[in-house]
Order: sequence, then structure tokens, then C-alpha cells
Amino acid sequence: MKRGTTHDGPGPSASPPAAPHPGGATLDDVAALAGVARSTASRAVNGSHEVSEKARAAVQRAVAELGYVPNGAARALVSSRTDAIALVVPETQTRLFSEPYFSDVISGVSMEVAAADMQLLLILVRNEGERRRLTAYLRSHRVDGVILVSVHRDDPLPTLLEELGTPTVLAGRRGENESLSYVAGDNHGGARTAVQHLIGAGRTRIATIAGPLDMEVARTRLAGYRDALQRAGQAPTDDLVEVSDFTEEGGGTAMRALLRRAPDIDAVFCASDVMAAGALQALRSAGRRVPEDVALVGFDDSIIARHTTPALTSVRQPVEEIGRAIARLLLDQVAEPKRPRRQLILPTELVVRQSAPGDRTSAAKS
Amino acid sequence: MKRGTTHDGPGPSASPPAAPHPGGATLDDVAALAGVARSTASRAVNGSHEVSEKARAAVQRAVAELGYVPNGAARALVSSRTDAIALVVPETQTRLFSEPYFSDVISGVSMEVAAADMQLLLILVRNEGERRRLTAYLRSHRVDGVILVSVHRDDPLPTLLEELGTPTVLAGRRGENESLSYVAGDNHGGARTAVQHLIGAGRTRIATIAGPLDMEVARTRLAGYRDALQRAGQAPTDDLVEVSDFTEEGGGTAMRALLRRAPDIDAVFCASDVMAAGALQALRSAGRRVPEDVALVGFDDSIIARHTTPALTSVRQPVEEIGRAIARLLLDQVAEPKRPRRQLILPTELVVRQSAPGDRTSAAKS
DNA sequence: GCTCATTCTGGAAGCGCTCCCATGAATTTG
DNA sequence: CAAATTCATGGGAGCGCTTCCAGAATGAGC
Repeated sequence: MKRGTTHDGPGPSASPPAAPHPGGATLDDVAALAGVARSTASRAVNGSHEVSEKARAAVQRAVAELGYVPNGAARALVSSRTDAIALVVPETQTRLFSEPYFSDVISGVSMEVAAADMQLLLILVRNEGERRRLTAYLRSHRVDGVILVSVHRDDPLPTLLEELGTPTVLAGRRGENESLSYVAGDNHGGARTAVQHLIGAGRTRIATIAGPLDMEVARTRLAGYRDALQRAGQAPTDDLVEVSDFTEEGGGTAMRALLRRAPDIDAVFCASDVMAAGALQALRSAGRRVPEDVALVGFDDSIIARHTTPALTSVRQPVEEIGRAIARLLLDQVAEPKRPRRQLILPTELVVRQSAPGDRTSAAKS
Repeated sequence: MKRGTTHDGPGPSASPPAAPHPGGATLDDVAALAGVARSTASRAVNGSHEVSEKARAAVQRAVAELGYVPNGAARALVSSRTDAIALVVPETQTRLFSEPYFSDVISGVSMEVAAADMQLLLILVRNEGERRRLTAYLRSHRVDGVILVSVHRDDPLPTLLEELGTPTVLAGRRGENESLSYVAGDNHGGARTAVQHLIGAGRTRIATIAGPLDMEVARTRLAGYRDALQRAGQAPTDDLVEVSDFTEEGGGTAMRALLRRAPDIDAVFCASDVMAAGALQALRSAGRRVPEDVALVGFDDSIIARHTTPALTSVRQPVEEIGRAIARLLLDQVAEPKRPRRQLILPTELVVRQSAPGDRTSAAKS
């Protein structure tokens, strides 16, 4: 007995023989029961190869009997590995987090993290105070690695992490020349495919509602849009481009602006489903039929895409797979810090629904 | 200097004078710089009152200069407080997690946890393996408290936690006699209000699509439905009740079953928006107009409620507030373990939209 | 049978921190 | 002015674990 400091005399307490002390068994208890030294027990528990079969078996039996679970703090203290990674989500926009994108990324990340027997810390950053707190936290080496979701161009966090040497993977990149590891969906290709789909359906005046241009996703999707037009021999004009903010309201406003500026448009590619939902509403209010008068394509294939009337044609990203890839990259980097950065772009897929069918004539079912 | 092994010479780096060694400054460094003993520095850092103003100031200066951040593992090891709480989400149903309910609960929890300067661990449990892993984890005393979201009646986890003496708060209760602390929305009252709204709108054949009855939420909402009918003097019949599974598909199936069994229904209260969306689809396919022929009310006021056509009347829970309350209860319990359990039921609110307007005549805008 | 290489093993040194305890200074009191 | 009290302080003992190191045990080689 080690911790019990209270009484040593032959106390009358007939406490149960198990559970030697409150906090659970320690490695010393295991070693004692197995009849080996603590160091040997440690090796056995951690699967070192320099342990005889006999010793290992004895230790395993003791572990099982005592229900021993290593104390994470002690282990972290000495090995300076925490077996935890942080997932940082800036939640500045309302309910950004509730977008299935985040949930699915988290879900994918969680799978891999659990499989590696590590822990996932979720850190939501809503304001300056929480941001400062996060900075201090990251400096305190309490996690082995960091995943950053939804990074803005000028976000100082990635730079900080780079300086600290903390293994980091971004969900999406900051710009075209991203120095950190990242995983993203093929935004450019997805957007291009979407617009090509519209072109293929005979649309000739195709506008776009872009996201805020300080986000690389938005820029890339816009570039994909332009690329598709260019490839089709249509010079992209700026008055068919409206920059918005990824919100439903913003989508509506942008749509009205487009209709005012170019009343003859017959298709709109929206850089997100949420904006598309707003645009749809605006189109309806303006008396345009979707898809007969104006075809509409969104991006993300989020829940609402399936629930609008007509349902939205949208670009789906393999979001959960993105999450898993992120986690795998990060875990690799944690295990082997000097390994070169890696970037991964995963293919997207166009999901065709009624808001933009494959040909102009097919009617949408109300 | 202790850990710094790389170089000691006056490097040309103009980086801040701090960071004496890679892992960050230790309390010993702080103490040395402040000219006090480590124990004094510790007291100063932790805000003990038994420190002279002078010493405190010196320590604070040193902390600032060195950019000192306490090592969490070391602190946890000795004080056996981890400053972390776990949020456990069983994600057995697909994308259950993507329901705004979870996101908002998490968001609320996160706020309070951050304000208390603690960490939030997110643990998704998808299968038996992850469940076993969680059990081992909880036994290892690596978190100060646990939040359990979406508990089923016979979930063994709450019992385990109760045995371990780990402070625990549930989001929702297991049954009517819940022994643990919990916070939930007023499911009974919400359901009752929803049905009363339908009655008030002149509906006379009101059916319900319930959730799986091994979940207390589902039972409670069903009870609320029955309560409303009873109060209105209508004896609730079982052939107007269809039990489903909280999925969209399930909602559709249930709706078709109801229509077959009772073609004359003129309203349906669905225990979730997702099921309501499925029901809506089914109604439309069956040629019923919503709300003219059949009024529809959902529950949760999730994103899709606003995006279906017609938009869904739905019961909103103060989800973020639920999250905050959960965190507060838990943090209280962590600080004061013997404090009695507390249960909290937060009021809900009916959001009226086109799928079930306040009176029978008002037309829904397509 | 004895030496040398090859495993295994136990002892011991910390990781960075908190907190108990004894010391000595400062303060109060008879 | 000495004795009693208070209070900040530094020393030191761990918390439970990993890991280095040296020594014991085993096996191989001549």
C-alpha cells in the first residue's frame, strides 16, 4: 500500500480485497501480482518485444484480474505523448457547425482516431476570447496534433501551428500554395462538372453565386465555373457572377441582383446548397419556374438539397472519407513528424435532381 | 536549462527571448526567473491566497516573459483532476449526429466548458468495439465528468458511470424515474401543444407517427399526444398511432400505413421533422394536399422544417440552452461530487408554418 | 567446461506538478 | 522586551509511468 496514509494500525476495516485503492490499480500492483518488476510489467503492457512469453502472460493475467488501465496523465507526462488530437472548428457563422459537412468530417475523423486508440478533443472557436484560449492551449503541448476545419486565407492559426511544429492537417487549404498538409474535395472539378452539366442540358446564360472570396473553397468553385465556360468556348463575364456569403439570405439577395442585372439567365450554379435554397426562393418570388426557366445547381449535397421543391441537383463531396483521410494523414505525421507534408484532393460527384435535369425538356415533378 | 539539448550558443534567431527549451518553460524556470521556490510559484500561478503580493507579481512577470503554460499531464497526475469532460454520442443511426440537435447541444456544452477553461472530448460510439473501448476509457479516470447524449432505456453505460462514481449528466432521461442528473426539452408539453394546435385548427382525426418506443423521448411525445386528445375529450385510439424509427423512410412507411388504416385522417403529429418529411412525401404521393386535406406537425424545428414545401410547423426545443444547462450541471457536480442529482426540463415552443396553420381555411403558399 | 554474445530483468532516475510540513521572518500581545 | 501567534516561504515527497542502464540468466561456440 502506498497511498493510504491515514491509518496503519490493524484497523477493523474489512474493505473488499479487490480494488486495492480508490483510483484503480497501478502498474506496481500489476507487477507485484505478476511477480515481476514494474519495468517488466510496463514493457509487457506496451507490447515491447523484449519480454519473455512467461512474463508477458503473467502480466496479462494480473492486468485482467485487477482491471488495470494505465493512467493517461502519468504516461503523457513521461512520454510527452498525449494520445489526443484536437479538432478545431471556427464557428463564427451561425450553425455553420450544423452543416452536415462538419458532422461528417467529424464522424470520419472520429473513426480513424478511435481505431488508433487516441482521443479527439473538440474545440469550437466562436469569439476572440475563445481564440486566445485556444492559442494558449495549443502552446501547452496538450495534444499530439491538430485538425483545422474551415480555414480562412489570413487565419493566423496555421502559421502558429507551423511555428510550434505541431503536426497539423487542414480540411481545405488556405490558398493555392498551401504549405501544410490538407485534404479537400475537388472543388474545382466539382464546380466544372456542375456547369458542364448545365451546358450539356442546353443552358446558355449560366450565372453563378459564389461564396466569400476570402475562402479558398469559394475561389476554387468560382474558378471551376469559369473553367467550364471557357472550355465550352463561352467567355465568362463578370456580370453573371455574384459574390455572396454562403447563407440562405445571401443567396436570395444575390439571386435578385442577378435577375436585375441579367434577366435572361437560364441557369445558376450556386457554390452551396444553402445559397441555392435562398436563390430558389427568390426565383420563385420573381415568377421564374425551376427548372423550366432557370436551372439551379447547388454544392455540398446537404440535407436541404433533398428537401427543397424541386430537389436540388448538387455536387457531393465524399465528406466522411475526407474526414478519415485527414485523420490518417495526421496520425502518420504524429508518428513520424519529419515526414513530408501531403495534400489530398478527393473526387466529387454530381447528384442530379429536378432543379437541373440532364436535358432541358424533362419536366420536374412538383 | 534542462531539456534543451540542441544548441545553447547565442543563436541569430530574433525569436522571443522566451522558450528556453523546446517543450516550453516549466514551473521551475518560472520560479528561477522570479527568484522564488517552485512551491511559491505554483501557489501564485494557481491563485492561492497565501502568497505575498510581491512574490505574485514577480511570478506573473516571469510567466509572461517565458510564455509559461502549465503542463496538463503533470497537473492531472498529481491532482487527479483532468479538467476534461467527455461528450459521448452513440451514433448508431446514420447521420443521427448530423441532426441539428446534436450540433446545438454540442455547441452549448462547448460554450460552458470553454468558459470553465476545461476541455471537451468528443466520443462517437458506432459499434461494439468502440463501445468496449469507451468502457475501458471511462474506467481509466481520464475525464472529470461525462455527458451522455441520446440514451436508450437499457443502455448499460449510465449504470456503469453511476457505479464508478463519475459525475454524469444525461441529455434526456432513460425513463420516468431517472436517478442521474439530466436535462431535456419538454417533450410531453411540446407534443401536447402541437396536438392542441391541430385541435384548435379544427382537425378532428389526428394521427401520430411516434419514434421507437425504447427511447424515452418517443414515449414522452406519444404521451403528450394522447394527453392532448384526452383533454379535448377525444379518446385516443391506437389505430391512429403508428410507431416508426425517426428516419425519413420510416416516416413515409408509417404514413402509408396510417392512410391505409384510417383514410379519413386530417392531421398527423410526427415525433420528428425527419419523419414528417417522409410523411409529407407519402401524403403527396397519395394525392393528399398539405395542409388542406391533412395538416402536418413535426418536432425539432430542424433545418429541413424550413425547406420542405410547405414548410413544417414544428416544435422547437431550446437546444443550445439545453447544452449549456447540461454543462453547468456537470461542472457543478465535478466541483462538488456529493451534491444531489438535478433534473431540468426546459420549455419548448411551437413554430407555426404552412404545413399546419392556425386555422383550417388559411391557404398555404406553394 | 569455460568464455562470449544474447536475451531478460530489476533498480533507479526522472517527467512537471501539487501540497504537506518545517522553518524563519514578521507581527502581535502580556 | 520576551513569548506567542501568524504568515509567507522553501524543501521535499511523491503522483504513475517510461526508459536507461547494468547485472543476471540463458544459450551458443570452441
